Amino acid sequence: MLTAKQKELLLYIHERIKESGVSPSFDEMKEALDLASKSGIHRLITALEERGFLRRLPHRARALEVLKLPESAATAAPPKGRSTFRPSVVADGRSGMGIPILGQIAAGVPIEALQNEIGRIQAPDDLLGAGDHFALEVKGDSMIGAGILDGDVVLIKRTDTADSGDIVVALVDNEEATLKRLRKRGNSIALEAANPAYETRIFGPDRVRVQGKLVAMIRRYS
Amino acid sequence: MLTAKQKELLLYIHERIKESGVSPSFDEMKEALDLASKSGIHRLITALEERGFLRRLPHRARALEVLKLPESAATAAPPKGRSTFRPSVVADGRSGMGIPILGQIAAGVPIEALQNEIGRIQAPDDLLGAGDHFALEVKGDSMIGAGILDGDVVLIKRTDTADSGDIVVALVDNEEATLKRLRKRGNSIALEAANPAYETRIFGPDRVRVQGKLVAMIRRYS
DNA sequence: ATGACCTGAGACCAAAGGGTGAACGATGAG
DNA sequence: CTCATCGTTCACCCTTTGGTCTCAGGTCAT
Repeated sequence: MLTAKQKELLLYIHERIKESGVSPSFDEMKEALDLASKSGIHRLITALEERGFLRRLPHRARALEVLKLPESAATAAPPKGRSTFRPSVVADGRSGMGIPILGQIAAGVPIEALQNEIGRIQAPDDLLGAGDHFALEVKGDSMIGAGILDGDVVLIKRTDTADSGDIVVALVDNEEATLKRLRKRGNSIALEAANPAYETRIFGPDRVRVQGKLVAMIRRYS
Repeated sequence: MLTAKQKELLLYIHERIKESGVSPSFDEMKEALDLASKSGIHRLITALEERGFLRRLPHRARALEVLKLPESAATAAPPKGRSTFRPSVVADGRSGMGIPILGQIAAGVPIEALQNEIGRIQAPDDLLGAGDHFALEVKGDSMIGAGILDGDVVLIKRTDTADSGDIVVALVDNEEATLKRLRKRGNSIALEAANPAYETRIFGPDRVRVQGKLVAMIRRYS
């Protein structure tokens, strides 16, 4: 999934943001990876973004956000809080084992994120109708206008159809899963964020696959 | 995601709001960052808004709201509100019947509303800690800035104490229950909506009684 | 060796970040 | 209405940063 350099850079960025709250500039990354030119950094960043590990605002200084870390964030990186979770214990005969939280979702998160269970949430089954459901933790602020904030957990019903106006998990080009409002525009499909900072993206019908439909949202306050 | 200046300003704004409940004016921010002109502040604010850290109402005085803090709110202020979601281990059975929804709540709802149960919701008990809980349906848009919309169901833990900054159910003059963010201002108590269209109301300590504290929120999509 | 391909080096440029000062406009209280 | 407060915008300036381009050196399979 990642080359050694990409992983190194990603971990460095993550480290810097965690420590200082400020993302590094291209020049700083250049120094950190011991390069003399930032053109390489540029290529690495692009690759990381394409693979869904990073998000950035183009043409903005220090506008990087780490969306997820490589599987083995092994390098001494103290686990991100969530990793302390131990899914094992849950075996009390009752059917209420909760439904799986399959990962984080935002603009730019690849499908792989939907494979690994990162936790479970006990969802009241009166929220769930029939059908298969899963949950995702929302990363980022792209749906802020719809009252869905960073860190919220959304409950998704697995389906491959949705109506215009529904909020869905959509897979674009088999690569990138994203939570957006779906609009049908003639033959095309528009994926619309609830945040003016993000622009609506329009795709041909064959590039977008609906993976599920938002049925509920749960937020917890500390 | 942020530059150093942007972070500095964001933390300052957050600090000010947390302390006084009132967002600083452009001039005050100018002073705080040691600038001679406030147009720089304006640009920083714009950048923070674009990056999703702030929300504001244009042409309104002191109408800023901090939506999220940088990953490292390094300055000794880790409380980071509602941080990464941590699914806790599923406990034993749920208390079967769910918890009661006691009514709707908004500005202007009389206490009586808290007596009649209008429904029940099955709440995942990993959202609930110890203690007595109840639920309310939110009416109105007074907390829209905190991502709480009309029709949402909020889970409240019964308590009569709360910290400044908590979202609470407060009873004013034994008459009117309302869901607001609580601020302690010296001896007085401010109840603050997350919607600049509503103004913050300030009361003497004897006029406000905290009835509970927001612990979670559930929204269902049709 | 040859060419395709990758990566880093270095230079260059356009644009964003940020500071200043002044003028302009909207808001809200009296 | 009038006025003070406060947000908004503009022009001007310099610095920082991101994006791009070309070139030079590797690696690898043919």
